[in-house]
Amino acid sequence: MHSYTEENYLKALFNLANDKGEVSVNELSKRLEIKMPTVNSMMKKLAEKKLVHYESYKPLRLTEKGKKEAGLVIRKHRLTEMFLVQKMDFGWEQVHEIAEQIEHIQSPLLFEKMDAMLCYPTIDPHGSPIPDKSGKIDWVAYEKLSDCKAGDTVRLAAVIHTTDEFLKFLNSRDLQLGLKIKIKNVEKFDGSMVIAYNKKTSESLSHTVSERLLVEKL
Amino acid sequence: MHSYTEENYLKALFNLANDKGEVSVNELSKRLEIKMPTVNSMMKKLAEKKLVHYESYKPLRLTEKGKKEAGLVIRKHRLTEMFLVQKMDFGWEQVHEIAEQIEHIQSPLLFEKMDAMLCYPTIDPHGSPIPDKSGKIDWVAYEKLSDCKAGDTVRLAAVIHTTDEFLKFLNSRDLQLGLKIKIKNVEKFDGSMVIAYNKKTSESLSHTVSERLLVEKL
DNA sequence: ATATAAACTTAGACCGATCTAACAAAATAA
DNA sequence: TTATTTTGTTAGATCGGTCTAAGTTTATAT
Repeated sequence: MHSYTEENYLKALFNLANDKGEVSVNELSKRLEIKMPTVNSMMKKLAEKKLVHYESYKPLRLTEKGKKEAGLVIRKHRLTEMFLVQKMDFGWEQVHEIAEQIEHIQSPLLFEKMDAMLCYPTIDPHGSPIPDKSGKIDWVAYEKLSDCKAGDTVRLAAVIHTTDEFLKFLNSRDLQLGLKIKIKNVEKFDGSMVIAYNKKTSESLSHTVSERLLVEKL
Repeated sequence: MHSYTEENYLKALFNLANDKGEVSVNELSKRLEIKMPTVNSMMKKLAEKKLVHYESYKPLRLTEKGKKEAGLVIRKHRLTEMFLVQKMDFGWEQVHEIAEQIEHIQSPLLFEKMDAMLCYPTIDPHGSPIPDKSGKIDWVAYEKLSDCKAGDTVRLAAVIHTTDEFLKFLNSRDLQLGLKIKIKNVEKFDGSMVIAYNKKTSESLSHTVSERLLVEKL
C-alpha cells in the first residue's frame, strides 16, 4: 500500500497538526530530521496520491484519506505499545522505539489479535487514545496539571511529550496513570506545585513536569 | 547494521546452502525472485562486507561472519513464529508471513523477552531448530518419513518445505508435531504409505507428503 | 569435439528517498 | 517601507536496490 517512508510522513503530519490541521514544511522537516527540499517533494508526491492538500507557500493539511491512513498507522503503534506493556511486561519507557518499527508491519490479523487480547483498549500506556479501525480518534479533553489550582484533586490521565528520560523520571517518583493527586500548593513565581499522592504528602513538581501531565478533575 | 534487503539475501544463502555450503547465483535469484544481475552485484557488495565468499563463476558461500548474521535473523524469525503460535494463538500455517517481517525488527530486548516467555525454545512451530544467540544451529538428523519401512513406529518431529497449503492439509488430517505414527504399509509403485495414528487406523499418505515429514524412529 | 544451452557477468538505465546549492516568497524587524 | 531573516521551492547529484540488453564463461548434449 504505502511505503514505510510515506507512513512516517503521514504520522508526523497527523501528530504535528494544529487546531486548523495545518503543518508547515519546516516543522515537518525538523520533526522527521529530513531536509526541507526532500519534505517538499514528498508532499507533492502525497498530494498526487490525494493524501495531502498541497499548495505552494501554504501550510500543509492532510486530506480525509490522509487522516485515515495516518490514524491507522497510529492505531498500530499504540496497540503495539499496549501489547508490549500489558502482555510482555515492558516498561512504558521502553516501548516507543519498538512500536515505531512494528507499526509498519502489514498484517491486519496481527493487530486484531493484539486488540482482542487486550480487550479492545481505548488508550495506550501513556494515556493517548487509540484510533478506531477506521482511523478516527475519540478526543477526550483533559487538562494540564499545570492549569489546576491549589486544593484541586485530580486523576492522572495521560502523559504528553513522552521521552525515555521523562518517563523514567515519573517512574522514580511512582507517578503512574490513574493516580489520584491532591494539589496542596502552587508557587506563583515558577509555577511549581506541591502535591500529595499515595503515601507521599508533599512532593514537589516543576512546571516543566506538570505541563506534561494531563489530568481529569475529580 | 545491515539493511532489510541484505538480511534477506543472507537468510536465503543460509537456507539454500548444500552440504558444502554452496549456493549458485541462479538458485538465489530464483528463491528471492530477483534477477541474476541484481543478485550478482549484491553478492559483490556482501563480499566487500566480508559476509560472502565471492569469486567469478564460482558458487557462493557465506563466510563465518555471514553465517552468524544469517543465523541471527533466522533466530528472530523462528522465535517470532513460536511466539505467535504459543502466545497469540496463531495457527502454524499463519505465522510465516508475519515472522518474515518481524525478523527485521531491531530490538535485542524484544527477542529476549520472547525467548524468555517461551522458556528458551529450541525448535519453531514446524520443528525447525532455532539458532542460539551466537547464530549457531544445533542440527538434529531426522529421517524423512518416506525413507521409513512398513512396521516402523516413528514420532513426527518436523515439517519441511512448509507452504500454507501443505500445513492446512496436515491440519485437515490432524497431523501435528509429536504425533506417534505406525507405518502399516508402503506401496512399491508410487511410494505412498498407509499409516495409523491417534484413532485412525489406515490413513493413506502420498510420497509427496511423506517426503516432507521428518521423523524420529522410536 | 564442437554446437548449443545454461549460468554468470558487465554495462547502463530507472526509481525512491535522500542531499546540497541556489533562488524566490513571505514574515519580521529596523 | 525597506532590509533582513526565515521559510519554501527548484534544480541537479547521490545512493541503494532493482531492471533489461548484451556479452562471456561453463556445462551439456549430440
